[in-house]
Amino acid sequence: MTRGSGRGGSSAAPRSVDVARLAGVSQKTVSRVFNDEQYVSAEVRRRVLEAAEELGYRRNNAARALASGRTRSIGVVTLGTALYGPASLLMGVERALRDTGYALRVVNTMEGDPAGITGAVDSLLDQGVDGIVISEPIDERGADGADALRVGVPVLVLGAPSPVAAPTVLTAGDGADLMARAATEHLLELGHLTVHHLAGPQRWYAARDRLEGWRTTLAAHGRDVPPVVEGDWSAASGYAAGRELAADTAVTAVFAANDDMAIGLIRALTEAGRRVPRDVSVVGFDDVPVAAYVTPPLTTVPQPFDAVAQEGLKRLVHTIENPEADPLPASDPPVDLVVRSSTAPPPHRTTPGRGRRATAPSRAAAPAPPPANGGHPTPR
Amino acid sequence: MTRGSGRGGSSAAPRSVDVARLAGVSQKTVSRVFNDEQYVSAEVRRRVLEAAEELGYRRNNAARALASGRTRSIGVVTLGTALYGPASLLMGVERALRDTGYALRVVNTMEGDPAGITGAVDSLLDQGVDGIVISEPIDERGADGADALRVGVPVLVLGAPSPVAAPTVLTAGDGADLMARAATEHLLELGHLTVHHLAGPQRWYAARDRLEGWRTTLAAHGRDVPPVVEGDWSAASGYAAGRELAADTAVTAVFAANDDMAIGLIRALTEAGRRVPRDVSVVGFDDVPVAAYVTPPLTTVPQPFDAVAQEGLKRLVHTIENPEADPLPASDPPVDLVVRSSTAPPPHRTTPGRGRRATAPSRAAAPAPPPANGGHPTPR
DNA sequence: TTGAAAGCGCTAACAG
DNA sequence: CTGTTAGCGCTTTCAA
Repeated sequence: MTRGSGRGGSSAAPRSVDVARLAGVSQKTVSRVFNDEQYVSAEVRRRVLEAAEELGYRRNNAARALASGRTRSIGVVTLGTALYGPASLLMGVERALRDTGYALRVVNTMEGDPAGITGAVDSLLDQGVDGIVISEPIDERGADGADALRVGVPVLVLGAPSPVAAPTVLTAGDGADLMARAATEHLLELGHLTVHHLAGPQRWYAARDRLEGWRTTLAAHGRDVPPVVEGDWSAASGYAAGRELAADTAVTAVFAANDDMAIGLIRALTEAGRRVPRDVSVVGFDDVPVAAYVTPPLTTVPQPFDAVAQEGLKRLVHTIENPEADPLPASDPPVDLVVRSSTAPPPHRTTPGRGRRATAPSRAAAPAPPPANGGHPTPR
Repeated sequence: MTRGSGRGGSSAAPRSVDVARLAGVSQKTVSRVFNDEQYVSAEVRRRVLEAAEELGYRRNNAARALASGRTRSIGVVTLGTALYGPASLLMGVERALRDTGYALRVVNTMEGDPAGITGAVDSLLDQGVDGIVISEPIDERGADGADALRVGVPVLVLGAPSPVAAPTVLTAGDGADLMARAATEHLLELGHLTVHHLAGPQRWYAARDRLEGWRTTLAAHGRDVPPVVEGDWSAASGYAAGRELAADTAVTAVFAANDDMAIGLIRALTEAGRRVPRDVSVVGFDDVPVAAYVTPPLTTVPQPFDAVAQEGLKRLVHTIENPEADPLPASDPPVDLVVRSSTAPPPHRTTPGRGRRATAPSRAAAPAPPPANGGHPTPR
């Protein structure tokens, strides 16, 4: 296997020895230059770089990984969906990664996939990665049971507790309960006696967190906790839930676990003759790009995807590169709420129902809704 | 560097020799088993697999890549955005790839990034990939000029001509003009004299294709080609465009280059007192998940992301594995149109404008709009 | 059907 | 500051 088919052809990719020969130095020196090691004279460095340039040299990563034991890549496990949340998180991860010098490998885990997260992580391990990011995992068999997959590299889990066992497990982006609290409190402050919840699929931690935040907020204010309606994140499921909720005139405020469901919900309410926000207020979650432009513009809780990804990856990379050191501490992501036009004080009660403004909040008037483009500065 | 720190510790990952030893065969035989080569007796295969299982052996990919010269991974260049189109395409690529045995590496190219596509492709080349997918590239300096980057691996470009030079360049998903034609013709068939176009940013090929499809369709029907309004894909830009178009009462039909802009457009029209679809019909593009649930439910052109990705990757992998063979031929993606409630025949003209039903279509009545969930079967 | 030997191109110690 | 010497763990000849 004498490379290059005999004749001194220039077909194959140049190697560091070739560069070394041309520059008149040893191969190791070329390696030094490309690794930005010290102890290389400026003159030699220049010669090497020049030779490399001339030859069109580029380091062979496989060889590098083999020799060093580090692949310099990080794997991400995502749901195979273009849903705004997961997709935004993935983009956030990529963005955060590009400054770290690590490459990104991506594997999806489709819901209902027999192999699931475990299979996805396993395939990443097969490929060879120095760290793994698991984005928004959902429950599956053995998720936190005894047969949790054991992983030899640090793991960062976004928006959930870890479904795998690893030497170091970091988590980030698990502040959904606080955001749900903000949404719920906004509605209570408008004067609603209680708030209904259109939950996401409860196999998702993100959905459970939001539900939990809603529930505890109501409890903390001494309000009724109405039965939960569960959707599947889709506008279709929000629409279906909306038909149910529209029938119950006691419903004056709904917190939906994401914007898509909120949009479907609003459509169903509107079709049923219940006006939003006059009869029913709706708060969404995510702040999808169209949220400010649907009818009515949606009050919602923006998620700090980029911040979460950035912080999480910083900590993951730190752990990869300093295995012995203490992991960097997590910081709480900011909680935000964008008030638009889908929320308002409740209608005057014509029936003398059980409602008196028990612990009614002082600030019952709706904050002035921003113009339709509220929260979304028009680019260009 | 005698691995394993002296004592026969079991710390390091097992290698194929370890498996070979345990199974009582040569290392090469282990390699044969794991590569599914022929000429291994069933008995030996079983022993090897057992030994591997016991040791928890997994092949080292770096070594494999180094020895074979193939990385078994494919790189994708995407825009760093969670926009429905690009995100869906990325997921489609992942899905298509998982059956091929190739791993997926992802690099983003942010708009305005100085390095741009060229930089992204370059970083992929650095990482080592057997093929590259460029998803929805946008114009940039040197895009098709002389200084186009030369790439040594096959390239698949989705939804555009290639911005790089490579031994084999495949394209897929470039049928946007036909889809734009379907949208435009739908409006003409409803009886509109002409159709306005709310275009995407013209640096995107996808946007140009749609515009081209719209323009040629109008031309083919001998209609006026009104001036184009250009947006940036966002609902915000659609809203801004809508305020302009609302002022012109001659506008009775608009084809928006994506759903988000259509949604913003509809909001602006509605606010200006122009009802959709009674006064103005609007057609979107993409069929985003909420399209069926906005007000009014949006008539739009669904994009066949999965089909495009699947077909494109099949061809790319074919080329990677059969460099000498002819590339597989491309097939046209299906053209679809989902009619909902944002389109209707034009209002009766009260002013005797220049319009006579010149080549008026026979089928002027709107097809009965489907129920609100039209086009989107409710999951669960 | 199996095995032995020789690298793939680089990084990691250790000398100079 | 620079070079030498060994491998990293696999696939690829080639031989048995």
